[in-house]
Amino acid sequence: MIDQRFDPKAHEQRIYQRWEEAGCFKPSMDTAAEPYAIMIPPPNVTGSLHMGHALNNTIQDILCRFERMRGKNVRWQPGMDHAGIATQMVVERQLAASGGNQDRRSMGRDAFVDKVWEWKEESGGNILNQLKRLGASCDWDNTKFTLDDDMNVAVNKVFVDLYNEGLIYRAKRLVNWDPHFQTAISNLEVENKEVDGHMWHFKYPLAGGETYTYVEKDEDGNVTLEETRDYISIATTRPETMLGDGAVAVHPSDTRYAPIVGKLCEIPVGPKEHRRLIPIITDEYPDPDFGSGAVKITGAHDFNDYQVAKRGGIPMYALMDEKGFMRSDGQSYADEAGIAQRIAEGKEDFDEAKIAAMNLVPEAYRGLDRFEARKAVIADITAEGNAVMVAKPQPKTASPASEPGSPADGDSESSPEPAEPELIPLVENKKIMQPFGDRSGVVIEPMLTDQWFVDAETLAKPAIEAVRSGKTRFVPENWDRTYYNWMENIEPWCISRQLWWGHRIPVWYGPDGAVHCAPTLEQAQALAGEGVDLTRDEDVLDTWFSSGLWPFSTQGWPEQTEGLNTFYPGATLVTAFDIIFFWVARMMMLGIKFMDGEVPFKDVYIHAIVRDENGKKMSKSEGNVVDPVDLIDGIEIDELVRKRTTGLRQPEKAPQVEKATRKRYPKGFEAYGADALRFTLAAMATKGRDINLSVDRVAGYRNFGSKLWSATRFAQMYEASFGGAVNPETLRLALNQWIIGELYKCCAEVSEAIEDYRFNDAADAAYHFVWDVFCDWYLELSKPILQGDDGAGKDETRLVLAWTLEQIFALLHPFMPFITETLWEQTAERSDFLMLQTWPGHETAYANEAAADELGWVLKIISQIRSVRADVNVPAGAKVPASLVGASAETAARLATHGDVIKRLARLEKLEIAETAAPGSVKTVVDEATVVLEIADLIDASEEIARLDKQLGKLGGEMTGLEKRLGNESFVAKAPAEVVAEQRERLAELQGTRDKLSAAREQLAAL
RNA sequence: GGUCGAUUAGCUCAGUGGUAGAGCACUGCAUUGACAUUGCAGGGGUCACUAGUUCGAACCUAGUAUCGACCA
Repeated sequence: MIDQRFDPKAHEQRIYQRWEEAGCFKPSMDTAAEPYAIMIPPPNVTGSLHMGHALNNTIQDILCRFERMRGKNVRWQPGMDHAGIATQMVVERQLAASGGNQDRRSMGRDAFVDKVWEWKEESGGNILNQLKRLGASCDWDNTKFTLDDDMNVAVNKVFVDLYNEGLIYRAKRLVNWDPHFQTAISNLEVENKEVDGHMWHFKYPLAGGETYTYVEKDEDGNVTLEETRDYISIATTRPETMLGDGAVAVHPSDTRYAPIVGKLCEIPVGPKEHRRLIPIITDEYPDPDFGSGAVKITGAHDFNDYQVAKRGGIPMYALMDEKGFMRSDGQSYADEAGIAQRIAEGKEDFDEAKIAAMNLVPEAYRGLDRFEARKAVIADITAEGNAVMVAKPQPKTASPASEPGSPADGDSESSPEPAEPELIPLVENKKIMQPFGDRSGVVIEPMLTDQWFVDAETLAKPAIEAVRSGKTRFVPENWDRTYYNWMENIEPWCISRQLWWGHRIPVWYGPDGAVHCAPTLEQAQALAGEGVDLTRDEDVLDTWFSSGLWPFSTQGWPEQTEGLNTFYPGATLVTAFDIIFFWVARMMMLGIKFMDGEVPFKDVYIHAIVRDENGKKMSKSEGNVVDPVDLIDGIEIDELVRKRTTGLRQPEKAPQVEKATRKRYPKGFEAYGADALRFTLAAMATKGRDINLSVDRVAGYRNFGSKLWSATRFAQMYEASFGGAVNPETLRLALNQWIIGELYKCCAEVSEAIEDYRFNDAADAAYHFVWDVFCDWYLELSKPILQGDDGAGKDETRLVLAWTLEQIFALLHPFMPFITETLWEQTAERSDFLMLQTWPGHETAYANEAAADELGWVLKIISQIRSVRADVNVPAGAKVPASLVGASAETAARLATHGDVIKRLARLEKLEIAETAAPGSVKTVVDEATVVLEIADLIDASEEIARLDKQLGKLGGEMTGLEKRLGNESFVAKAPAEVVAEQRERLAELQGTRDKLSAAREQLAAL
């Protein structure tokens, strides 16, 4: 006999180890079997398991276990991603924390990279063990790491091939620069956030003191302002970049500035004697309704300006170094400004390299942090009187510029007092979108640098076509819109990173700067010629470059291995929508390119994002994280509080987080086990966008496991025959025929739902069958047989009971692998594993309609009697005499078979066929017959009349609807015949019931 | 501004044109017989709003309102 209850801790890790040792996770490599491959989204080597991983991997494991049981040759490819920036950051922090004065640069590249590998071997990859705790049936023997040597072979080949085709190139482009990590990052690694910013308004004086008439008009063309100006007004959120301005642009249709287009104006900052003059140009980019309508153009520090500068041939002066400090290299400002001036006046030629070398930062600002430089520039311009001034608001009204605590505040109050006391500089407080590095959290600086790019536009074309033609399908399909949207507007992909941890770019430079791209130094040397001094490119590749090769690099490519031929293309990619761009798109592009046009996977299943039960994103910095492992193993409240209050973004919120946590989970989490967690995630995996995970749901599904466990105990108690075989065709008892029919129905539902990625429907169908059908009905109905003295019936039931349970174990196995394998193991001597059994209903099916009808009637009559008893308050324990009036021969026969169990479950003293109903009884109609409870003394006639009236009212309402519909000629004429027939039948049935109930009411009323 | 999505029971959400559903929560009853991590019974909805298409609309179409995500 199994234990009284299932203890996950006693079995989960033990069972997992047994599977692993027996090689259950390896592909069968059976050549007759259909291959089935899932590529795990390789988790970050620095990562640890969160709910998103738990959902993602539960779904993959359900699919893999399901298909494995259906006989497919399954490889679930596991591995990890080397996560360039994140990993380098972890190790750099460790170095800093270790107290030594060593940092990355003082160690040198090789030593540092060794250190990272050391860290990886010791502390990396914790997440893979956590996946095992979840039950993941990955093919661990083939575990890959994106930075392994064999992955590097694939990476180099792809790089070299793309380079030789011209699809990878080096160029000076404006890229997102992370000043903290001092590397370029892709635009996907940039998080744009709305922050409180400021907009300063400055006057750019016209060259030579020139003036013009500035006219503003309203919508109707009436002049609202007309004045003579000797300047053009510019609004900017980044005054420090003024030093690098190459022009001022206005919209071609903007009549306000038409008189001065083509003239020069002065950048009002820097030493007075070397002020730079820049042209006023037209471009479509400036929005005349925004700010003053005039935009300063700083091509090297803004993406929009970059486009304008490219169009207009405007020089792009870089102002900052790789740390985000104002440059201090180059010649004196006076010299540089002189050159810039001649360029602006068209007197001197320039090229990219010449511009790049120029440092237009005045000495006073050189070496300043960019935010310090901003303050200095504002102060200097304002002091000189070139800030646009406005009247100071009334006292008590907060000045728009004096809001305390604003970041990078213009600090107008400390500016020198303007000449007229009622005027202050115009500084608008406004929300601005600011880019932040998703890892570093610092403000990203657009920087003009030399980087390597992939021509993504060319690679995207066949990748778009593959989805359009249906070779790859998104599930739910509306995600293809997101994919198209991104792919059709794709930008060149910047793949170089100024990091040390990653695949080093396979490019060597000759002394003359000649580029030699080859997989190895030897081959590069061969290209360059013997004796030529070669220097390798310092940079490494974006991590996603190597993960983009994952579906084939993990299978041995570029070798033509058995794995590659068997498991490419994969079946399904399971992921959340947030990496459609990062990863899915790149695998599509590179897979199609390098695998002869074959897509890497047929389906892309996009699952929801797991949030907390209030719909908030789970976040360590918010203190609302539910750690999957804590749900599996349980956690004491004090420890839970400690975890949640560590690493908060606002540490002062710790007491609040603690209070909320203690209130919500006074005892922490119980050890619900992996099965409960998995089942919960599956049951909630609808095709929506979000899952709001509630710990109560996990408890609910843990109870489901307990229910199954206890049902198995019941079976053992009655000596059910585990390990037997059942031929449904030879069964005698309708009860057993019925439950097997129901089982197969459920199997079909579960299979179809999984095939269709409706994991919630699959889980619901299994849950409903096991609890509501098998436990609540079959077990109860089987009791009289198991306790009775019909030997053959008992044997048959013992066999069917055990066999059905075994099928249930199998059916639930993909969802709850541990408890089901444990039950399988402990109910009989077994030589094999449940996880390798054949999926129920896969090879055979069975249905018996007569048995289904018969048991349907039994369930109905018991339910109705119970319901009536409760309605009229018959004490739950009271045994009541009853009779059945108007029963057909079939009903009478059914009563003869099932009378005992009906009496038992409906708590009846007797149930006999009768001609007429006893007076003053309580009645309920079951099909053609009326059940009569002979309890006149227990009830009040008027209350019973009221109960019948209520039922009659309900029936009447429904009948009126049906009659109205059937009376509608166009309904009868146009609706499908079967719908019409169905409604007619339903009406006839209701009429029969109503007639019997009214008769019962008449009889009572007559008393 | 663009794109996508949501609005159904107290809560969280299923439901692709034909009798409005689940889980949780709630109410009443039941405790030595597999299971209280339980059983039995029950209450609870103008399917956001408006107009249309249709014999018939939670579902299709158009619009309105509110909320959200992503992108610019």
